[in-house]
Amino acid sequence: MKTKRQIQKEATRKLILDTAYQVYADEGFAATTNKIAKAANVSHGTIFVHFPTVECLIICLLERFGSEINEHLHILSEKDENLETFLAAHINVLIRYEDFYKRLISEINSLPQEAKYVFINIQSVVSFHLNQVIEREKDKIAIKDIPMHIIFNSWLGLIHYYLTNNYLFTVGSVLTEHKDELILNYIKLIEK
Amino acid sequence: MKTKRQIQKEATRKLILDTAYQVYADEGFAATTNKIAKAANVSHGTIFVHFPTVECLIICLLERFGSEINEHLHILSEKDENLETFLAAHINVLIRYEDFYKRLISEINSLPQEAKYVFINIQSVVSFHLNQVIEREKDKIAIKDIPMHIIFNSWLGLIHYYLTNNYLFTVGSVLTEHKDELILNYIKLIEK
DNA sequence: CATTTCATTGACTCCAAACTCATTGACTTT
DNA sequence: AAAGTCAATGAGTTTGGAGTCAATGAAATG
Repeated sequence: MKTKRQIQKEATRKLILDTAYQVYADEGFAATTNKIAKAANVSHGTIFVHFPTVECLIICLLERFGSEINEHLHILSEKDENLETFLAAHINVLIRYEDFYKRLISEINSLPQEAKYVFINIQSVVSFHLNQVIEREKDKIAIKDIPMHIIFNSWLGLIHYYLTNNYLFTVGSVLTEHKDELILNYIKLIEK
Repeated sequence: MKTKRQIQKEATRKLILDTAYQVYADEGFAATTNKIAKAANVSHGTIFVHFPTVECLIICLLERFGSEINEHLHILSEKDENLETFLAAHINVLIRYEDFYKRLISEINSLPQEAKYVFINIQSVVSFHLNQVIEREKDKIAIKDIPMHIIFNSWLGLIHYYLTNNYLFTVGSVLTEHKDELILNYIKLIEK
């Protein structure tokens, strides 16, 4: 059985991670530990009781984020979705984490190497599932004779372009606003 | 006529800008004024003689970069290129500035607002020229019935995706390596 | 040639962020 | 209930970068 102390400690750790997630989503990964501590209503030193360095905090956060996305997409691939509903589901997952994801793709290159690995994993999972769905749909939709990686990279490229250039298009959630347009036109692009 | 002093001052200013360009290309915009000063073989204070703040230095740098890209593309649009040669020319311009451009698209969201405006301008120019070329080619190539902005955003999305995820694909210049593949498949995508 | 101007210098200040650690007091153990 | 443990605290230390400014000497001026 867990002691009060253990429960408390785990709760604090979770609180710090949850708060860091929100603060980073709002301000980007340049946000300071000070901000996080204040937002979590925890003293500055407490952060370093739970994470030896900020870098560790960030990596831990990304790993947690990766698992969450993983779970969502895994559930998705169980049902036999068609291409359109799969793309919609993918966008819906991203909408759920939109602010954070936006920061992530925008700042991934200034994060530590380990963070990049976590990020590559996330993308691999999506790629794998898209691959499966398209394979399944081949007899229903005629898809152009283009390498799978280009198919995948144009999809993610398009989505990421809209996300990183958010400010060009809208003030709210780009994905919510352009979801249907993106899916529709992307399918048109890859169809024969 | 210019005095020795004026010439010297302008030369130093240019030296700082050129060096900053290289340092930022190598290390990203988080690189310090200290690094730039050392690389330019100039004292730290000199930078602030020419630019009141780092922010000003960066914006000046981007404006210069914008004009250069502008020039390249303008020359391009004079001749009547076809779609394939236009895309190739666009990639060639980007290859010329690849390291810097990569940093730019990757870190644009952490740069000051003014920098974003400069960046939007650069993209608008490319968009405009692509538009023209496609308009001209409409009777030669059958292009899908898709809004122009999606056509444009998929192109830039694809290119930017390859650039920001550089590390996934290659150690050298992604664009040099994937140029032909990207152009070929992109045209396949937008063709009927 | 004497005087003035001014581009350059680099040591200095200021500031903000990451990280430390002695102290506290609630919880656990005996 | 006394002794021991440890999560949390927050003031303090360290580090490093942006920006300042009095001093310097080469160039311009008269």
